[in-house]
Amino acid sequence: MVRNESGTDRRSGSETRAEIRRVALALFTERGFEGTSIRDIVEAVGMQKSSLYYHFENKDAIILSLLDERRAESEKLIAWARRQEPRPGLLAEVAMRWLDSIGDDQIAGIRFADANRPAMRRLSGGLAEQQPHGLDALVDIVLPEDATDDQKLRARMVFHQVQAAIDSSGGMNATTETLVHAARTAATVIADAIAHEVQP
Amino acid sequence: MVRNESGTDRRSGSETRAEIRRVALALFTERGFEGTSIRDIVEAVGMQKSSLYYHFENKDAIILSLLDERRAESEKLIAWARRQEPRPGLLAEVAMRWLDSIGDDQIAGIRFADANRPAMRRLSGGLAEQQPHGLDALVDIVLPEDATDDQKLRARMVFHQVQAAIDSSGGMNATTETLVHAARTAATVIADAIAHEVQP
DNA sequence: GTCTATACGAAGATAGAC
DNA sequence: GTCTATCTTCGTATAGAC
Repeated sequence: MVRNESGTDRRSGSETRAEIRRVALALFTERGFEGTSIRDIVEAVGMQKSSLYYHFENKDAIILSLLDERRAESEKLIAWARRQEPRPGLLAEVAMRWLDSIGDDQIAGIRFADANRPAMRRLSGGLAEQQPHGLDALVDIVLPEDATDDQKLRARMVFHQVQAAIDSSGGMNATTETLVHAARTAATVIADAIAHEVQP
Repeated sequence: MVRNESGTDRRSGSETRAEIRRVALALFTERGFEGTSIRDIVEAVGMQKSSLYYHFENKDAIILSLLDERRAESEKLIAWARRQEPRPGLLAEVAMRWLDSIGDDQIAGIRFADANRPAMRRLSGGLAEQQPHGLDALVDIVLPEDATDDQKLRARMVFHQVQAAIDSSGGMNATTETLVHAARTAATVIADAIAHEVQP
């Protein structure tokens, strides 16, 4: 379900690269990276295989370009969090700030990452297993030094509630707003529970 | 990381099928279904490609056999829930019962499903998009008729907290106990929040 | 039940014309 | 930038001997 079977619509200049990325994102989300062939992509875009190789060096380069975009987004939030001074309730604050920034594109990005765990792992280098969002790094910034591993784990889980909402919404066709709202509610109670433990 | 490169160890009778399933589960979890070739599996098991086809009709049959096992497990809990009469706090009760039943094998199963969303979707038939665990069906049994969609969604999320814990645990090498404990804490606060809304 | 050998299509990728 | 043609490797799957 990605539209465009014939090479009908004209693309201006380097729009093509963006179009390939859009189509690839949709297909990778639906069928997975390994389940999607270059052929699948170019058919949906309306071009020949070899034309795609003019825009991307190889298949990995496509998914890497998608990953970079996601990394850039989460780094903004991490930078903001670093500028804050430690304070109670900062975890919830950061989480709410993040949830406020989520629109359709972010949901699409999360769905994409969610459907491609093995590929993400492989491309992240596998060094230290790496972070699902990059957002997991937030926890070490936002939580007191003496937080337990259990608390750190639950704090990370706060940022996985959107994923949980998406995964839970099968056969419900929920809007972005619905998903974010449910995630916000869940994230809040989890974060609050941690906050109460840290300083009772 | 799956051991056994040579056909060293002997397998007795239909143990072989079980061994193939074990290896396939590990590889599908690590590299994904489409990212794992029959070759990969038989090399790890220590046999020839054609031998595998004696035990399984084709590649899909392997993953289907893995899925069936998981379905069987969740159906037990669903059956139990159906026998309960509606009562406040039943959601939390069912969730705790489920969490109590989780051991290493269940974690492995959840990891497997988590790493293979697109394949799961494809094999589930795509009819009504289907359930991530099958456990999502529990919500309609356990929640009052007049629950809102938002509440239903959050109730489903209760059963996705183990996944959230697993996804959050990157680079932390957490034990099953650690994961389940964190999931239990999160699941509890989410379920309690719903319970308080339903009858305040 | 497991092996060797092989068919055959699909997939990633490149060469070179336009 | 996009095309046609082509190369090569890999992947699923089958045939048939032991």
